[in-house]
Amino acid sequence: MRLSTKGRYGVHAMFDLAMHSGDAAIALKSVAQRENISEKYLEHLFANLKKAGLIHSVRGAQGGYRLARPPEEITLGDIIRVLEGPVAPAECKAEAGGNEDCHSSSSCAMRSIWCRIRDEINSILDNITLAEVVEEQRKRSGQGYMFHI
Amino acid sequence: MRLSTKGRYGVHAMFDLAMHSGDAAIALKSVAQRENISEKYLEHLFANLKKAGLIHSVRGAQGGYRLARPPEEITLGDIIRVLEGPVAPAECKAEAGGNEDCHSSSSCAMRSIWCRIRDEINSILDNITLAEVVEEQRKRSGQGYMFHI
DNA sequence: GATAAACCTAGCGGATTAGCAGGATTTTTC
DNA sequence: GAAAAATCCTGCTAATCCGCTAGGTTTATC
Repeated sequence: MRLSTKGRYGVHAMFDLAMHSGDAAIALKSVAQRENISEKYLEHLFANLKKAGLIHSVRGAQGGYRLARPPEEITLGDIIRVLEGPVAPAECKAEAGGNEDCHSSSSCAMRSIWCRIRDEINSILDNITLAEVVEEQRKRSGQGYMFHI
Repeated sequence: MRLSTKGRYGVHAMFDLAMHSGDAAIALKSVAQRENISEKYLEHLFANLKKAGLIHSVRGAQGGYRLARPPEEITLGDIIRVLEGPVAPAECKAEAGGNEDCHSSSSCAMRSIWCRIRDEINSILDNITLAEVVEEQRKRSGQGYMFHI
């Protein structure tokens, strides 16, 4: 029940784009350096984030990446679901049709429980936007205890 | 961000023990059959659950397993943490000491965010007991729509 | 045209997952 | 006491995923 580095790196990278957003596009290289992520690995993640429409890219020299939407409209849930697949503790097959065969005697009760858990976790992740994280970070560095907790 | 079968099977098996608890110990074999889990695989899971003190075992013929505590006192969080390891989206290293080196520029703000998420997810899982699931299941089968949603 | 960047495809070592095999041990039952 | 029923234990394996690297192609800027 833990994120792989995909989700973690992805969120950090998106946060980095949000922090450094301005006129110019931001090179993958600089994100990778600041966030201490393998450049080549980050390429793959950005490819997926782009395909999912969360970021835009600019090719060629002086090119780079940009958030596709303002940070207020991008949640951690958006990012994590793209990079890690659907956030669900177990398959909530019930959604699809309804009358599927329950192989295990407990699956009926459990199914609704798993769905409940899934919804609650998604709701947590969907209620944290990049903007919030940026604000949190600005607050911290403003108060002078960046790099410490 | 999904459970492996370990956690899922584990919860189902524990639920099964809760459902069928009585005087006699419950054989692994019957749990495996009812919940449609490989017997040999379930052995491993039960070994861990036993080591963690969530179940007791009775050896020999007519032996089997029993919950170590009443279903009201066993949460899904208990089970999942035993079988899947700590539930945390990312390492919350901040807990340990404090002044560790932040390798990435965003880790400070993110660290507290990850911890917040971790705590909320754990709280979800710790607020669902086996007793609740059993009650849910009884309600369902009582109302005659077992095997359907 | 040189350079800087995104883009693309492929592979690879290691870890984890899900499960199987085969026995050893303990207890009950006949 | 023998057989059976169960837990316990150790090790193996095929498949998959993870994190990362490699090496090139395309597109834009200077």
